[in-house]
Amino acid sequence: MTIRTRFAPSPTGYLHVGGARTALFSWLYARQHGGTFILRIEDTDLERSTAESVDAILQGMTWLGLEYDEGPFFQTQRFPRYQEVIRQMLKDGQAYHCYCSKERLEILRTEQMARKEKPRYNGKCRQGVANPPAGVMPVVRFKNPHDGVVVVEDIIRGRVVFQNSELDDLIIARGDGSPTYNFTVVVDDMDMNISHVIRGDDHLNNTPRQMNMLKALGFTPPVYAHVPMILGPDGARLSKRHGAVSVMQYRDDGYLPEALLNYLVRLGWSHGDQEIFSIDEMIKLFDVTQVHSSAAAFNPEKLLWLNQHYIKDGDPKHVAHHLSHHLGKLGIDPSQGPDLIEVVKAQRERAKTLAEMAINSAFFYRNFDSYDAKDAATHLKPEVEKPLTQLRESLAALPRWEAPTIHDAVSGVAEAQGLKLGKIAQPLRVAVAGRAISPPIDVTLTLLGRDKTLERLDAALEHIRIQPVTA
RNA sequence: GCUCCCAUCGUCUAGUGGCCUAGGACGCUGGCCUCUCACGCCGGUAACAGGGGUUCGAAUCCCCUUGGGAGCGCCA
Repeated sequence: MTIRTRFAPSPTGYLHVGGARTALFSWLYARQHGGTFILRIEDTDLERSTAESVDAILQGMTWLGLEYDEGPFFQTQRFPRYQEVIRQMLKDGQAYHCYCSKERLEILRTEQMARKEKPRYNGKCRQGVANPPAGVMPVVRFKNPHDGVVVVEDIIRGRVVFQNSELDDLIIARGDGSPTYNFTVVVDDMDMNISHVIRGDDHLNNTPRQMNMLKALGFTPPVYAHVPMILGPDGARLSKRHGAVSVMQYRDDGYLPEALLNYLVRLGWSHGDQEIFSIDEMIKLFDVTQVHSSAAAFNPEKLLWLNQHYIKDGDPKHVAHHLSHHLGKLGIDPSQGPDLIEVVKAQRERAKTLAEMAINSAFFYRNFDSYDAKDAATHLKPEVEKPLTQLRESLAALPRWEAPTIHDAVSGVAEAQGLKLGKIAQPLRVAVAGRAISPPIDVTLTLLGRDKTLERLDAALEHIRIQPVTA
Protein backbone atom coordinates (compact mmCIF):
# COMPACT_ATOMS: atom_id res chain seq x y z
CA MET A 1 0.00 0.00 0.00
CA THR A 2 1.30 3.40 -0.96
CA ILE A 3 1.42 5.77 1.96
CA ARG A 4 -0.02 9.19 1.26
CA THR A 5 -0.44 11.73 4.03
CA ARG A 6 -1.47 15.34 3.95
CA PHE A 7 -1.34 18.51 5.96
CA ALA A 8 -4.42 20.62 5.37
CA PRO A 9 -4.32 23.99 7.10
CA SER A 10 -6.83 26.72 6.50
CA PRO A 11 -5.17 30.03 5.60
CA THR A 12 -6.74 32.16 8.27
CA GLY A 13 -3.53 32.97 10.13
CA TYR A 14 0.08 32.00 10.54
CA LEU A 15 1.40 28.46 10.96
CA HIS A 16 1.17 27.76 14.65
CA VAL A 17 3.02 25.17 16.69
CA GLY A 18 0.03 22.85 16.93
CA GLY A 19 -0.31 22.76 13.17
CA ALA A 20 3.42 22.38 12.81
CA ARG A 21 3.31 19.32 15.02
CA THR A 22 0.59 17.55 13.06
CA ALA A 23 2.42 18.53 9.87
CA LEU A 24 5.60 17.04 11.31
CA PHE A 25 3.86 13.82 12.28
CA SER A 26 2.33 13.49 8.81
CA TRP A 27 5.60 14.30 7.14
CA LEU A 28 7.49 11.85 9.31
CA TYR A 29 4.99 9.12 8.61
CA ALA A 30 5.26 9.63 4.87
CA ARG A 31 9.05 9.83 4.97
CA GLN A 32 9.56 6.71 7.02
CA HIS A 33 7.39 4.69 4.66
CA GLY A 34 8.73 6.11 1.47
CA GLY A 35 5.34 7.68 0.95
CA THR A 36 4.06 10.99 -0.31
CA PHE A 37 3.39 14.08 1.76
CA ILE A 38 0.81 16.46 0.37
CA LEU A 39 0.06 20.06 1.27
CA ARG A 40 -3.50 21.16 0.79
CA ILE A 41 -4.78 24.62 1.56
CA GLU A 42 -8.36 24.53 2.82
CA ASP A 43 -9.50 27.95 1.77
CA THR A 44 -13.20 27.38 1.22
CA ASP A 45 -14.02 30.05 3.76
CA LEU A 46 -13.73 32.97 1.39
CA GLU A 47 -14.39 35.43 4.19
CA ARG A 48 -11.47 34.50 6.36
CA SER A 49 -8.86 33.08 4.01
CA THR A 50 -6.08 35.40 2.93
CA ALA A 51 -3.14 35.24 0.57
CA GLU A 52 -0.90 36.51 3.36
CA SER A 53 -1.82 33.52 5.47
CA VAL A 54 -1.01 31.18 2.62
CA ASP A 55 2.42 32.80 2.36
CA ALA A 56 2.92 32.62 6.10
CA ILE A 57 2.11 28.92 6.14
CA LEU A 58 4.35 28.16 3.18
CA GLN A 59 7.15 30.16 4.75
CA GLY A 60 6.76 28.29 8.02
CA MET A 61 6.85 24.92 6.30
CA THR A 62 9.96 25.91 4.40
CA TRP A 63 11.75 27.18 7.47
CA LEU A 64 10.98 23.94 9.30
CA GLY A 65 12.16 21.93 6.34
CA LEU A 66 8.88 20.04 5.97
CA GLU A 67 8.99 19.82 2.21
CA TYR A 68 5.90 18.48 0.50
CA ASP A 69 5.88 16.19 -2.50
CA GLU A 70 2.60 17.36 -3.96
CA GLY A 71 0.77 20.63 -3.74
CA PRO A 72 0.02 23.07 -2.47
CA PHE A 73 -3.46 22.32 -3.70
CA PHE A 74 -6.12 24.95 -3.17
CA GLN A 75 -9.67 23.91 -2.55
CA THR A 76 -10.97 27.09 -4.16
CA GLN A 77 -9.54 25.78 -7.41
CA ARG A 78 -11.46 22.56 -7.10
CA PHE A 79 -14.98 23.96 -6.94
CA PRO A 80 -16.06 22.40 -10.25
CA ARG A 81 -15.12 19.02 -8.89
CA TYR A 82 -17.10 19.56 -5.69
CA GLN A 83 -20.12 20.69 -7.72
CA GLU A 84 -19.86 17.56 -9.76
CA VAL A 85 -19.91 15.34 -6.68
CA ILE A 86 -22.78 17.28 -5.16
CA ARG A 87 -24.85 16.93 -8.31
CA GLN A 88 -24.17 13.23 -8.34
CA MET A 89 -25.16 12.82 -4.70
CA LEU A 90 -28.33 14.81 -5.28
CA LYS A 91 -29.12 12.61 -8.22
CA ASP A 92 -28.40 9.43 -6.29
CA GLY A 93 -30.57 10.54 -3.40
CA GLN A 94 -27.63 10.76 -0.99
CA ALA A 95 -28.18 14.45 -0.52
CA TYR A 96 -31.12 16.84 -0.69
CA HIS A 97 -32.02 20.49 -0.85
CA CYS A 98 -32.99 22.15 2.38
CA TYR A 99 -34.95 25.39 2.45
CA CYS A 100 -34.92 25.97 6.18
CA SER A 101 -33.84 29.49 7.06
CA LYS A 102 -30.99 30.24 9.41
CA GLU A 103 -33.51 31.86 11.71
CA ARG A 104 -35.66 28.75 11.90
CA LEU A 105 -32.58 26.63 12.54
CA GLU A 106 -31.50 28.96 15.29
CA ILE A 107 -34.87 28.65 16.99
CA LEU A 108 -34.69 24.88 16.64
CA ARG A 109 -31.28 24.83 18.28
CA THR A 110 -32.42 26.99 21.16
CA GLU A 111 -35.43 24.77 21.80
CA GLN A 112 -33.33 21.63 21.74
CA MET A 113 -30.81 23.08 24.16
CA ALA A 114 -33.66 24.07 26.45
CA ARG A 115 -34.87 20.49 26.35
CA LYS A 116 -31.31 19.39 27.25
CA GLU A 117 -30.92 17.74 23.89
CA LYS A 118 -27.96 17.81 21.60
CA PRO A 119 -28.75 20.48 18.99
CA ARG A 120 -29.04 19.06 15.49
CA TYR A 121 -31.01 19.43 12.30
CA ASN A 122 -34.34 17.64 12.54
CA GLY A 123 -34.55 16.51 8.93
CA LYS A 124 -37.52 18.65 7.98
CA CYS A 125 -36.63 18.74 4.27
CA ARG A 126 -35.17 15.28 4.07
CA GLN A 127 -38.22 13.70 2.45
CA GLY A 128 -38.48 16.43 -0.14
CA VAL A 129 -40.19 19.80 -0.13
CA ALA A 130 -43.51 19.97 -1.89
CA ASN A 131 -43.62 23.71 -2.35
CA PRO A 132 -40.16 25.24 -2.27
CA PRO A 133 -40.43 28.80 -0.98
CA ALA A 134 -39.75 31.28 -3.74
CA GLY A 135 -36.54 33.28 -3.69
CA VAL A 136 -34.77 30.95 -1.25
CA MET A 137 -31.46 29.51 -2.34
CA PRO A 138 -31.46 26.07 -0.70
CA VAL A 139 -28.46 24.52 0.96
CA VAL A 140 -27.58 20.92 0.23
CA ARG A 141 -27.54 18.44 3.08
CA PHE A 142 -26.03 14.99 3.23
CA LYS A 143 -28.46 12.22 4.09
CA ASN A 144 -26.80 10.66 7.07
CA PRO A 145 -27.98 7.15 7.99
CA HIS A 146 -30.41 7.09 10.90
CA ASP A 147 -29.47 3.74 12.30
CA GLY A 148 -26.39 1.78 13.11
CA VAL A 149 -22.98 2.87 14.25
CA VAL A 150 -19.81 4.23 12.76
CA VAL A 151 -16.65 2.70 14.07
CA VAL A 152 -13.45 4.73 13.87
CA GLU A 153 -10.40 2.55 14.29
CA ASP A 154 -8.09 5.37 15.25
CA ILE A 155 -4.46 4.31 15.35
CA ILE A 156 -3.74 6.43 18.38
CA ARG A 157 -7.13 6.48 20.13
CA GLY A 158 -8.11 2.94 19.49
CA ARG A 159 -11.68 2.06 18.59
CA VAL A 160 -14.20 4.88 18.92
CA VAL A 161 -17.85 4.11 18.27
CA PHE A 162 -20.46 6.70 17.28
CA GLN A 163 -24.20 6.14 17.02
CA ASN A 164 -25.63 7.37 13.74
CA SER A 165 -28.60 8.57 15.74
CA GLU A 166 -26.29 11.16 17.28
CA LEU A 167 -25.42 12.60 13.89
CA ASP A 168 -27.57 14.90 11.81
CA ASP A 169 -27.75 15.81 8.13
CA LEU A 170 -24.88 18.22 7.74
CA ILE A 171 -24.76 20.94 5.12
CA ILE A 172 -22.36 20.14 2.31
CA ALA A 173 -23.13 23.15 0.12
CA ARG A 174 -24.14 26.63 1.19
CA GLY A 175 -26.98 28.64 -0.28
CA ASP A 176 -24.55 30.21 -2.73
CA GLY A 177 -23.47 26.76 -3.85
CA SER A 178 -20.03 26.80 -2.26
CA PRO A 179 -19.01 23.55 -0.56
CA THR A 180 -18.34 23.29 3.16
CA TYR A 181 -15.41 21.90 5.06
CA ASN A 182 -16.53 18.41 5.99
CA PHE A 183 -17.50 17.77 2.43
CA THR A 184 -14.41 19.12 0.69
CA VAL A 185 -12.22 17.13 3.02
CA VAL A 186 -14.02 13.98 2.00
CA VAL A 187 -13.78 14.66 -1.71
CA ASP A 188 -10.14 15.68 -1.49
CA ASP A 189 -9.02 12.81 0.69
CA MET A 190 -10.75 10.54 -1.77
CA ASP A 191 -9.42 12.17 -4.93
CA MET A 192 -5.93 12.54 -3.55
CA ASN A 193 -5.93 8.95 -2.41
CA ILE A 194 -4.94 9.83 1.11
CA SER A 195 -4.07 6.66 2.99
CA HIS A 196 -3.51 8.14 6.45
CA VAL A 197 -5.19 11.18 7.90
CA ILE A 198 -3.13 12.53 10.77
CA ARG A 199 -4.81 15.59 12.25
CA GLY A 200 -5.78 17.35 15.45
CA ASP A 201 -8.27 15.60 17.69
CA ASP A 202 -10.68 18.48 17.37
CA HIS A 203 -11.65 16.60 14.21
CA LEU A 204 -12.41 13.33 15.92
CA ASN A 205 -16.10 14.22 16.19
CA ASN A 206 -16.20 15.04 12.48
CA THR A 207 -14.81 11.70 11.51
CA PRO A 208 -17.99 9.61 11.58
CA ARG A 209 -19.76 12.09 9.28
CA GLN A 210 -16.84 12.04 6.91
CA MET A 211 -16.73 8.28 6.94
CA ASN A 212 -20.44 8.10 6.16
CA MET A 213 -19.96 10.36 3.16
CA LEU A 214 -16.96 8.39 2.00
CA LYS A 215 -19.05 5.26 2.27
CA ALA A 216 -21.89 6.85 0.30
CA LEU A 217 -19.37 7.70 -2.41
CA GLY A 218 -18.14 4.16 -2.42
CA PHE A 219 -14.71 4.90 -1.11
CA THR A 220 -12.83 3.09 1.63
CA PRO A 221 -11.97 5.53 4.42
CA PRO A 222 -8.31 6.25 5.12
CA VAL A 223 -6.65 5.26 8.37
CA TYR A 224 -7.20 7.96 10.98
CA ALA A 225 -4.82 9.20 13.64
CA HIS A 226 -6.12 11.97 15.86
CA VAL A 227 -3.36 13.67 17.75
CA PRO A 228 -4.23 15.57 20.90
CA MET A 229 -4.08 19.31 21.03
CA ILE A 230 -1.31 21.29 22.58
CA LEU A 231 -2.15 23.10 25.77
CA GLY A 232 -0.59 26.29 27.06
CA PRO A 233 1.72 26.16 30.10
CA ASP A 234 -1.36 26.87 32.22
CA GLY A 235 -3.21 23.82 30.91
CA ALA A 236 -5.69 25.80 28.80
CA ARG A 237 -5.81 25.37 25.06
CA LEU A 238 -2.77 26.98 23.50
CA SER A 239 -3.57 30.40 22.13
CA LYS A 240 -2.06 33.76 21.36
CA ARG A 241 -2.31 34.91 24.92
CA HIS A 242 0.28 32.30 25.83
CA GLY A 243 2.87 34.27 23.91
CA ALA A 244 4.59 32.84 20.87
CA VAL A 245 2.47 30.31 19.02
CA SER A 246 3.55 31.24 15.51
CA VAL A 247 6.32 29.14 14.07
CA MET A 248 7.92 32.15 12.44
CA GLN A 249 7.91 33.96 15.75
CA TYR A 250 10.33 31.32 16.97
CA ARG A 251 12.63 32.00 14.07
CA ASP A 252 12.55 35.68 14.90
CA ASP A 253 13.21 34.96 18.54
CA GLY A 254 16.38 33.10 17.65
CA TYR A 255 15.38 29.48 17.59
CA LEU A 256 16.81 26.87 15.25
CA PRO A 257 14.19 24.90 13.28
CA GLU A 258 15.66 21.58 14.40
CA ALA A 259 15.15 22.62 18.03
CA LEU A 260 11.47 23.34 17.46
CA LEU A 261 11.05 20.10 15.53
CA ASN A 262 12.80 18.12 18.25
CA TYR A 263 10.64 19.75 20.89
CA LEU A 264 7.46 19.08 18.97
CA VAL A 265 8.23 15.44 18.25
CA ARG A 266 8.74 14.77 21.95
CA LEU A 267 5.42 16.35 22.82
CA GLY A 268 3.19 13.32 23.16
CA TRP A 269 5.71 10.84 21.91
CA SER A 270 8.89 9.32 23.25
CA HIS A 271 11.46 6.70 22.53
CA GLY A 272 12.55 5.45 25.92
CA ASP A 273 14.57 8.12 27.66
CA GLN A 274 15.93 9.72 24.53
CA GLU A 275 15.52 13.48 24.36
CA ILE A 276 17.62 14.47 21.37
CA PHE A 277 16.52 13.37 17.93
CA SER A 278 18.11 14.34 14.66
CA ILE A 279 15.75 14.53 11.70
CA ASP A 280 17.06 11.18 10.51
CA GLU A 281 16.46 9.61 13.89
CA MET A 282 12.94 10.99 13.97
CA ILE A 283 12.23 9.47 10.60
CA LYS A 284 13.65 6.17 11.73
CA LEU A 285 12.17 5.99 15.22
CA PHE A 286 8.95 7.98 15.25
CA ASP A 287 5.85 5.85 15.62
CA VAL A 288 2.42 7.46 15.32
CA THR A 289 0.74 4.53 16.94
CA GLN A 290 2.69 5.31 20.09
CA VAL A 291 1.62 8.92 20.29
CA HIS A 292 -0.07 9.73 23.58
CA SER A 293 -3.81 10.12 23.50
CA SER A 294 -3.74 12.79 26.18
CA ALA A 295 -3.12 16.46 25.56
CA ALA A 296 0.32 17.89 26.30
CA ALA A 297 1.23 21.30 27.66
CA PHE A 298 3.71 23.45 25.83
CA ASN A 299 6.80 24.08 27.92
CA PRO A 300 8.86 27.04 26.67
CA GLU A 301 11.76 26.31 29.04
CA LYS A 302 12.36 22.91 27.59
CA LEU A 303 12.24 24.29 24.06
CA LEU A 304 14.81 26.85 25.12
CA TRP A 305 17.03 24.12 26.52
CA LEU A 306 16.79 22.20 23.25
CA ASN A 307 17.60 25.32 21.30
CA GLN A 308 20.66 25.84 23.42
CA HIS A 309 21.62 22.25 22.83
CA TYR A 310 21.43 22.63 19.05
CA ILE A 311 23.32 25.90 19.15
CA LYS A 312 26.01 24.28 21.28
CA ASP A 313 26.30 20.95 19.52
CA GLY A 314 25.22 21.80 16.01
CA ASP A 315 27.47 22.35 13.02
CA PRO A 316 28.99 25.82 13.56
CA LYS A 317 28.59 26.54 9.89
CA HIS A 318 24.88 25.82 10.09
CA VAL A 319 24.49 27.89 13.24
CA ALA A 320 26.46 30.73 11.64
CA HIS A 321 24.10 30.69 8.70
CA HIS A 322 21.11 31.27 10.95
CA LEU A 323 23.01 33.69 13.15
CA SER A 324 23.77 35.99 10.27
CA HIS A 325 20.03 36.57 9.90
CA HIS A 326 19.90 37.90 13.44
CA LEU A 327 23.04 39.99 13.08
CA GLY A 328 21.44 41.46 10.01
CA LYS A 329 18.46 42.49 12.06
CA LEU A 330 20.88 44.43 14.27
CA GLY A 331 22.21 46.17 11.20
CA ILE A 332 25.45 44.23 11.23
CA ASP A 333 27.18 42.87 8.15
CA PRO A 334 29.03 39.77 9.37
CA SER A 335 31.47 39.92 6.49
CA GLN A 336 32.96 43.06 8.01
CA GLY A 337 34.79 41.46 10.90
CA PRO A 338 35.94 38.13 12.28
CA ASP A 339 34.94 34.87 10.63
CA LEU A 340 31.39 34.20 11.75
CA ILE A 341 32.01 30.51 12.17
CA GLU A 342 34.81 31.25 14.61
CA VAL A 343 32.54 33.63 16.47
CA VAL A 344 29.93 30.90 16.73
CA LYS A 345 32.52 28.50 18.12
CA ALA A 346 33.44 31.06 20.73
CA GLN A 347 29.87 31.98 21.64
CA ARG A 348 27.95 28.75 21.27
CA GLU A 349 28.19 27.79 24.92
CA ARG A 350 26.89 31.08 26.17
CA ALA A 351 23.64 31.72 24.35
CA LYS A 352 20.27 30.07 24.48
CA THR A 353 19.01 31.80 21.36
CA LEU A 354 20.56 33.19 18.22
CA ALA A 355 19.04 36.56 19.00
CA GLU A 356 20.97 36.54 22.24
CA MET A 357 24.12 35.38 20.49
CA ALA A 358 23.81 38.18 17.97
CA ILE A 359 23.62 40.76 20.73
CA ASN A 360 26.52 39.15 22.57
CA SER A 361 28.58 39.16 19.40
CA ALA A 362 27.83 42.64 18.13
CA PHE A 363 30.97 44.09 19.69
CA PHE A 364 33.14 42.00 17.37
CA TYR A 365 31.70 43.84 14.40
CA ARG A 366 31.12 47.36 15.59
CA ASN A 367 32.11 49.65 18.39
CA PHE A 368 29.72 49.76 21.30
CA ASP A 369 28.14 53.07 22.19
CA SER A 370 28.95 53.00 25.86
CA TYR A 371 30.17 50.76 28.62
CA ASP A 372 27.74 48.87 30.76
CA ALA A 373 27.56 51.38 33.63
CA LYS A 374 27.80 48.85 36.40
CA ASP A 375 30.60 46.84 34.82
CA ALA A 376 32.60 49.96 34.02
CA ALA A 377 32.21 51.22 37.57
CA THR A 378 33.36 47.89 38.93
CA HIS A 379 36.26 47.21 36.61
CA LEU A 380 37.48 50.42 34.97
CA LYS A 381 38.85 52.01 38.11
CA PRO A 382 41.99 54.12 38.57
CA GLU A 383 44.00 51.27 40.05
CA VAL A 384 43.82 49.29 36.82
CA GLU A 385 45.30 52.11 34.77
CA LYS A 386 48.83 50.96 35.40
CA PRO A 387 48.30 47.26 34.70
CA LEU A 388 46.22 48.02 31.63
CA THR A 389 48.85 50.38 30.33
CA GLN A 390 51.48 47.74 30.78
CA LEU A 391 49.23 45.19 29.15
CA ARG A 392 48.70 47.49 26.20
CA GLU A 393 52.45 47.68 25.63
CA SER A 394 52.78 43.96 26.04
CA LEU A 395 50.02 43.21 23.55
CA ALA A 396 51.31 45.76 21.07
CA ALA A 397 54.67 44.07 21.14
CA LEU A 398 53.47 40.54 20.57
CA PRO A 399 55.14 38.96 17.58
CA ARG A 400 52.07 36.95 16.72
CA TRP A 401 48.41 37.65 17.46
CA GLU A 402 47.04 34.33 18.57
CA ALA A 403 45.34 32.92 21.64
CA PRO A 404 48.30 31.26 23.41
CA THR A 405 50.58 34.27 23.12
CA ILE A 406 47.78 36.62 24.12
CA HIS A 407 47.01 34.46 27.11
CA ASP A 408 50.67 34.48 28.13
CA ALA A 409 50.81 38.23 27.80
CA VAL A 410 47.74 38.76 29.98
CA SER A 411 48.81 36.35 32.69
CA GLY A 412 52.34 37.68 32.46
CA VAL A 413 51.20 41.20 33.27
CA ALA A 414 48.95 39.90 36.03
CA GLU A 415 51.88 38.11 37.58
CA ALA A 416 54.18 41.08 37.27
CA GLN A 417 51.59 43.24 38.99
CA GLY A 418 50.96 40.65 41.68
CA LEU A 419 47.35 40.32 40.58
CA LYS A 420 45.13 37.32 40.02
CA LEU A 421 44.26 36.76 36.39
CA GLY A 422 40.68 37.90 36.94
CA LYS A 423 41.84 41.27 38.21
CA ILE A 424 43.26 42.09 34.84
CA ALA A 425 41.08 39.99 32.56
CA GLN A 426 37.88 41.62 33.72
CA PRO A 427 38.93 45.23 33.13
CA LEU A 428 40.33 44.13 29.81
CA ARG A 429 37.06 42.45 28.96
CA VAL A 430 35.02 45.51 29.77
CA ALA A 431 37.48 47.59 27.74
CA VAL A 432 37.06 45.54 24.58
CA ALA A 433 33.53 44.19 24.92
CA GLY A 434 31.88 47.02 26.77
CA ARG A 435 30.71 44.77 29.53
CA ALA A 436 31.88 41.96 31.76
CA ILE A 437 30.57 39.21 29.52
CA SER A 438 32.47 37.63 26.65
CA PRO A 439 34.16 34.41 25.61
CA PRO A 440 37.53 33.64 27.26
CA ILE A 441 39.64 36.75 27.04
CA ASP A 442 42.34 35.27 24.80
CA VAL A 443 39.74 34.00 22.37
CA THR A 444 37.94 37.31 22.46
CA LEU A 445 41.06 39.29 21.66
CA THR A 446 42.11 36.88 18.95
CA LEU A 447 38.80 37.32 17.18
CA LEU A 448 38.66 41.04 17.71
CA GLY A 449 42.10 41.57 16.23
CA ARG A 450 45.03 43.57 17.45
CA ASP A 451 44.04 46.93 16.01
CA LYS A 452 40.60 47.06 17.58
CA THR A 453 41.91 45.66 20.83
CA LEU A 454 44.53 48.37 21.20
CA GLU A 455 42.11 51.01 20.05
CA ARG A 456 39.55 50.03 22.65
CA LEU A 457 42.19 49.67 25.34
CA ASP A 458 43.27 53.22 24.67
CA ALA A 459 39.67 54.36 24.89
CA ALA A 460 39.26 52.54 28.17
CA LEU A 461 42.43 54.11 29.61
CA GLU A 462 41.10 57.47 28.54
CA HIS A 463 37.81 56.67 30.24
CA ILE A 464 39.64 55.80 33.46
CA ARG A 465 41.64 59.03 33.40
CA ILE A 466 38.74 61.36 32.84
CA GLN A 467 36.33 59.89 35.31
CA PRO A 468 35.81 61.87 38.52
CA VAL A 469 38.07 60.77 41.37
CA THR A 470 35.25 60.94 43.88
CA ALA A 471 34.67 57.21 43.53
C1' G B 1 -27.19 20.22 28.23
C1' C B 2 -25.89 16.11 24.88
C1' U B 3 -21.92 13.14 22.36
C1' C B 4 -16.80 11.92 22.13
C1' C B 5 -11.81 12.03 24.16
C1' C B 6 -8.29 12.25 28.24
C1' A B 7 -5.91 11.52 33.54
C1' U B 8 2.29 9.15 36.43
C1' C B 9 6.72 14.69 39.57
C1' G B 10 5.10 22.09 38.19
C1' U B 11 5.96 20.46 32.71
C1' C B 12 7.39 16.56 28.77
C1' U B 13 7.61 11.54 29.63
C1' A B 14 9.49 5.84 30.95
C1' G B 15 6.27 2.17 32.60
C1' U B 16 1.76 -2.45 28.61
C1' G B 17 0.31 -7.36 35.95
C1' G B 18 5.64 -8.93 39.60
C1' C B 19 12.37 -5.94 37.36
C1' C B 20 8.67 0.29 40.85
C1' U B 21 10.81 1.69 48.30
C1' A B 22 8.10 4.51 40.22
C1' G B 23 13.25 5.81 35.95
C1' G B 24 14.88 9.96 32.51
C1' A B 25 14.52 15.16 30.81
C1' C B 26 13.21 20.52 31.49
C1' G B 27 12.66 23.80 35.57
C1' C B 28 14.02 24.93 40.51
C1' U B 29 17.96 24.04 43.98
C1' G B 30 23.01 22.63 46.97
C1' G B 31 28.16 21.87 45.57
C1' C B 32 32.54 21.42 42.27
C1' C B 33 35.15 23.72 38.11
C1' U B 34 36.44 28.94 36.80
C1' C B 35 39.57 35.28 33.88
C1' U B 36 33.55 37.06 33.20
C1' C B 37 29.22 34.96 31.30
C1' A B 38 28.45 30.29 30.34
C1' C B 39 29.43 24.93 29.41
C1' G B 40 30.38 20.69 32.09
C1' C B 41 30.33 17.38 36.39
C1' C B 42 28.25 15.55 41.20
C1' G B 43 23.90 15.79 44.50
C1' G B 44 18.78 17.33 46.01
C1' U B 45 13.42 18.56 45.23
C1' A B 46 8.88 16.51 43.29
C1' A B 47 4.03 12.20 40.78
C1' C B 48 0.80 6.98 39.94
C1' A B 49 -6.57 12.34 40.93
C1' G B 50 -10.20 9.71 44.53
C1' G B 51 -13.12 5.33 45.56
C1' G B 52 -14.52 0.49 44.52
C1' G B 53 -13.49 -4.13 42.22
C1' U B 54 -10.48 -8.38 39.32
C1' U B 55 -5.88 -10.93 40.85
C1' C B 56 -1.41 -14.51 44.91
C1' G B 57 0.14 -9.55 43.13
C1' A B 58 -1.89 -3.45 40.11
C1' A B 59 0.79 2.90 38.08
C1' U B 60 -0.46 -1.05 34.71
C1' C B 61 -7.17 -4.58 33.69
C1' C B 62 -12.73 -3.23 34.80
C1' C B 63 -16.47 0.18 37.02
C1' C B 64 -17.89 4.72 39.40
C1' U B 65 -16.73 9.70 41.00
C1' U B 66 -14.00 13.99 40.27
C1' G B 67 -11.26 17.00 37.17
C1' G B 68 -9.64 18.61 32.21
C1' G B 69 -10.38 18.94 26.75
C1' A B 70 -13.08 18.71 22.07
C1' G B 71 -17.47 18.73 19.11
C1' C B 72 -22.67 19.95 18.64
C1' G B 73 -22.10 26.53 12.45
C1' C B 74 -24.58 27.99 5.46
C1' C B 75 -15.95 28.13 10.41
C1' A B 76 -12.14 24.99 9.27
